[in-house]
Amino acid sequence: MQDKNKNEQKSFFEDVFAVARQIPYGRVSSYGAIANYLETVTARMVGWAMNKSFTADPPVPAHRVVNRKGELSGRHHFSTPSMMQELLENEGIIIEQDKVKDFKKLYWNPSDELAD
DNA sequence: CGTTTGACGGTCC
DNA sequence: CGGACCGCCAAAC
Repeated sequence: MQDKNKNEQKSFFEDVFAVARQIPYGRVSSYGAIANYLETVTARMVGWAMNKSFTADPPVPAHRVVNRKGELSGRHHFSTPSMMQELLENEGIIIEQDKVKDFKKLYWNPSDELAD
């Protein structure tokens, strides 16, 4: 009974959130990777969906999601543009020039980790 | 209902 | 290496 009509649309948003929440601690992923994994959404949809991630419940670690270059492209959407970097550094991720250091090593590909 | 806009990605040059 | 362009597709206007 508590669920009420929380389902709303149950669209690709939930899929994106679900994958994003599966990103392990100290790791980062990219919008395209998630989109590629779902194959039902495009990278733009992922990024756009992240906008709603702040209202999603449970919250989504959007700070762990960066673009394919490892750049903190979405830092401006956080409370503060520096918050995203601090969050990542808080997880042991080094940020250099608004980019993830060793991004290639920290890159978490759902299609590779969640591949059956 | 047509146009614009994206937290993107890949290709082209 | 970087700027330009197209494609995705849904929401906002």
